[in-house]
Amino acid sequence: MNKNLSPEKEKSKSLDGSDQVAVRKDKLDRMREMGIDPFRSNWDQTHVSIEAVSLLQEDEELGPEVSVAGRIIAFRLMGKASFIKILDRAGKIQSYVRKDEIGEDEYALFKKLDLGDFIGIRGPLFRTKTGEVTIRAQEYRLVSKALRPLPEKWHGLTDNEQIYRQRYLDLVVNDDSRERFRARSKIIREIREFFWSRDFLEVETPMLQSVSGGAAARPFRTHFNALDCDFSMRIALELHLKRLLVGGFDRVFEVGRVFRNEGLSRRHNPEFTMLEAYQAYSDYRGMMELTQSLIQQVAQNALGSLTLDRTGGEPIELSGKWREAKYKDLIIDAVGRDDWFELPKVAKLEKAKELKIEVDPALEDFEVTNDVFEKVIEHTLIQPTFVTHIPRELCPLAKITEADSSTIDVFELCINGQEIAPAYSEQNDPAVQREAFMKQVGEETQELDDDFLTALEHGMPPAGGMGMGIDRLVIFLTNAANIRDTILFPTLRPS
RNA sequence: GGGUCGGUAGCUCAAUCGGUAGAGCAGUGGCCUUUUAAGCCAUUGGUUCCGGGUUCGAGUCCCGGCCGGCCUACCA
Repeated sequence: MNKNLSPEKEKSKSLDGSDQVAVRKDKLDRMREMGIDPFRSNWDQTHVSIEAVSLLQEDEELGPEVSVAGRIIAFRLMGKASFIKILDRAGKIQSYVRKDEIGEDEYALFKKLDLGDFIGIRGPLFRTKTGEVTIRAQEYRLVSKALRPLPEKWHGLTDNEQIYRQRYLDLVVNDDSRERFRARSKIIREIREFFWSRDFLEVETPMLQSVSGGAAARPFRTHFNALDCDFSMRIALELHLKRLLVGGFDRVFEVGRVFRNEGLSRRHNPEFTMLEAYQAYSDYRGMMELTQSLIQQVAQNALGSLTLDRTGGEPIELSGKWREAKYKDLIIDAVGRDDWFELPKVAKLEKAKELKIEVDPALEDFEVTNDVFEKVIEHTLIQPTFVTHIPRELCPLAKITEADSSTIDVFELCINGQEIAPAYSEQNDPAVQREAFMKQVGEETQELDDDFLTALEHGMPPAGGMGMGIDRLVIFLTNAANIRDTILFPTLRPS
């Protein structure tokens, strides 16, 4: 609002209806003059919307009295009677409000309500002539005033920026968004149920770490004043969960936020939710069974289906036994050469150019191959696929395959053309682990976590471990277009 | 970071070659006691993202900036 306007001018402006906020504030002022302050009101509910609607059987015309509360999202005023629709946490319910039933004065006030206001309503249920279960209001009360208008009712809110910055508006007016976040919550709940049912212990490990390891990503750095030392936000859960294996908690999992100081994209948010689980006396084969069962159970219980619609493509089929494919076979198939792994780097770069993918010539040999995997193969793996026998250089935390020392006992589960969950037979030989770490510290952003190596020296049971990007899981389970549609408050540049 | 497209009323969108910035919803006033995007009549509302420039004249063209979408890069 323009602060330079004189009070008189502001008042006259408020009366013309052009400034909706001023009109609503004026309504609030008038109510207060009459001794009503909606911000000090409350309301006892007996039901939520959907519950109330379900009380009336198909063939019934009249039902019991209910009391509900919520936000007005539709207002159809017809002289001496009105229909309104209110939204609560469960859904929507309609109410029919008549002047001759609530009284003349109350009805006059009722007509001054605005879309977005919170009200409580009490009255018996009935069925309208079009069949909609509706509350016949005996009493209503404004319990909180909305001073700003809601976005338009029909198109909802479509402006991405506003959807992300003012998520509350998106949730009020966009049904699909509300449903997607409900689904996300249910998915995470089902993940927990799954692990609890298998006797895993849910734990919490530090987000603030002096050394952030377990992945090769740049961390966010911060400073802890009391100790006058630098800390990093965690980039993975792995190294602390393994310390717990050392400590004897031999089935643990954590669902938590990790932070990576990297770029933003349709599939990357700097803070995202990771699941990691470690099971002693298991290995990557055990993790394969666990991961498949987990996703199938979560999909079945949270969504009620194992077949997932996908915009612009074939549906994803989660039932049955999932495909397994060796990394090397996928590469050889993609490049069309059996001798790919024997080729010198120059020849590999040449072939990459033929495949029309950009590869930095400074990369190591195995990185060139991995570029082929990520740029040519990964996006084609729509149906669940466990990619196995991955080159050892790509992961320093896994055990080397016994029969082939060039690969590790690992799988990468790909679904919907993205990597969803890697899992390993975890490396528990402290000497081999230290060597692998040292090699990475030399060339990557990996930091050496000495305390973790000390823990390993105390002995870690053999174990299988699995990590899963929950946001990416939610993307394909809910058929979302963008990781930001699965995170309530995604990271944006400050406005 | 690079490329590209966009930012117009509270919301969703128009605006021809550079020529008075409009509509629907919402709001305001009125009619209407079973509506379903309720309907009918009347009506208010604009720093066209910001700052420069070209021009008689800029929402429109040019330059710079801000914010965002998509692609791309970085990213186990």
